[in-house]
Amino acid sequence: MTPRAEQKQQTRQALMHAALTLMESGRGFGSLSLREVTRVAGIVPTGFYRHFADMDELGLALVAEVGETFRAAIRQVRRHEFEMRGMIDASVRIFLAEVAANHGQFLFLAREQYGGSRTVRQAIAALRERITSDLAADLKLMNRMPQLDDAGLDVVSDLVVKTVFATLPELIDPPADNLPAHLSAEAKVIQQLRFIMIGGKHWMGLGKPNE
Amino acid sequence: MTPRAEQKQQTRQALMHAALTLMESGRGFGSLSLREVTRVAGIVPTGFYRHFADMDELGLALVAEVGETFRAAIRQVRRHEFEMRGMIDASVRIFLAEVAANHGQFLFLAREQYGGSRTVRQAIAALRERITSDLAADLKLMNRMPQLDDAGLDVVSDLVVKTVFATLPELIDPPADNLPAHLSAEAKVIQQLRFIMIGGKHWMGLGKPNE
DNA sequence: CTTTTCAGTGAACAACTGTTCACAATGCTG
DNA sequence: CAGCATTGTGAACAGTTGTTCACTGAAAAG
Repeated sequence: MTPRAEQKQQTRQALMHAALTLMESGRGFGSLSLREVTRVAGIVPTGFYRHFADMDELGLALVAEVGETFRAAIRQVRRHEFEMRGMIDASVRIFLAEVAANHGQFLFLAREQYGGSRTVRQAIAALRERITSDLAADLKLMNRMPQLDDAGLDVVSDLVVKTVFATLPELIDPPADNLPAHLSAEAKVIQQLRFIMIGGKHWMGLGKPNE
Repeated sequence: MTPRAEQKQQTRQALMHAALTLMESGRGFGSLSLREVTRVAGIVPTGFYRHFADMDELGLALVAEVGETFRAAIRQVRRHEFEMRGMIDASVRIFLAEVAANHGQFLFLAREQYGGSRTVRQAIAALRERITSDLAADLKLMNRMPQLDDAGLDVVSDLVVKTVFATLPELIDPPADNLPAHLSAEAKVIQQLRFIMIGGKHWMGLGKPNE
């Protein structure tokens, strides 16, 4: 890449990073101002328009970025999945390491999945849907829930992904205080995913199953 | 109540309602300006301070309000629970009716549970914790998951509440288009809660259960 | 070497923001 | 009825916002 374009992408990254930095202190992306972002990024307000037409467009770029990171993490999880089959434990640990390594990105994802502007929210929803259907395909391949048809697998996958996304905030924010009374967020989500998997495995069919 | 105080609470409600109205179009609470809110509420900006010191304080009032509504809905669900035992179906339907009847409040809850200012977020977290421990106590009373100790019941309850909270956005926003291909959000969450309950019932104890 | 392209600049704008203060009006209390 | 309390008003403030425009300087293209 020419030194020119390289420099450009560098300040583009600076803008994205600046937004994430500003969110670190608890703010929502929607409340960030264009000028703040450029101030933190170290350029003049007008320079912003050389990269994005809009704060919303910056938001979309951030979704794309965290989407890449997310799917890379999943790919890594899946590699281990085929070696040692079905260890939720290990999968969660690998995933959480990836989250920790990209704290800002996942903070954005957690914070904006329902709070962002309509555009950003829809982009995140699309990302989530891709992840869900990938997981459904994976579950089908592994054939660990034989009683479930494709629709059932979709529902389970949706529940798993929903759980992971909804757990992100606990994993990212320091959980208030170190109350040793409760489980760590990691141990808790592991057990919760196990509940779901067991539920899927013991599903009895379409009629009111077993209550 | 004296006509004076009654009038005051009326404009106070107008302010809260105005905030919810503004959020209806997709905005986050954190991006609302004090002046906007007073404009919609029909009072002059300075009048705001007669009711709240701060936009944050308005946010806390909204959390308190939706908290009341939420717990009232749960109480209603619980009444039916004791008549016809364990019908997830009916419970969800009752709850969803309550959500629909208080659309704005639950939109606020869904949108701000992770996106709001630190203060608002913490208030919502506290609300969620109360609901979770109530549910855990209820599950213990019903004794439908005998293999689970108290800690286990806490984890299941947390998962149920997490699922409900994470499903709120789907229930509130019109789900994009009327794709008849997928299940309705209502049917889906019913099935998901069933997975969780089945998982809880078939839990095998502490050691790696059954995988 | 000359010309063109373009990321970043700096001044300027109208609009909006949160907060202050003195003031009006009306319900409440003695 | 007189005096106090308090909800809502209107003008004013300093500060910030998004966006425009003409510009500079250096890399890219000829």
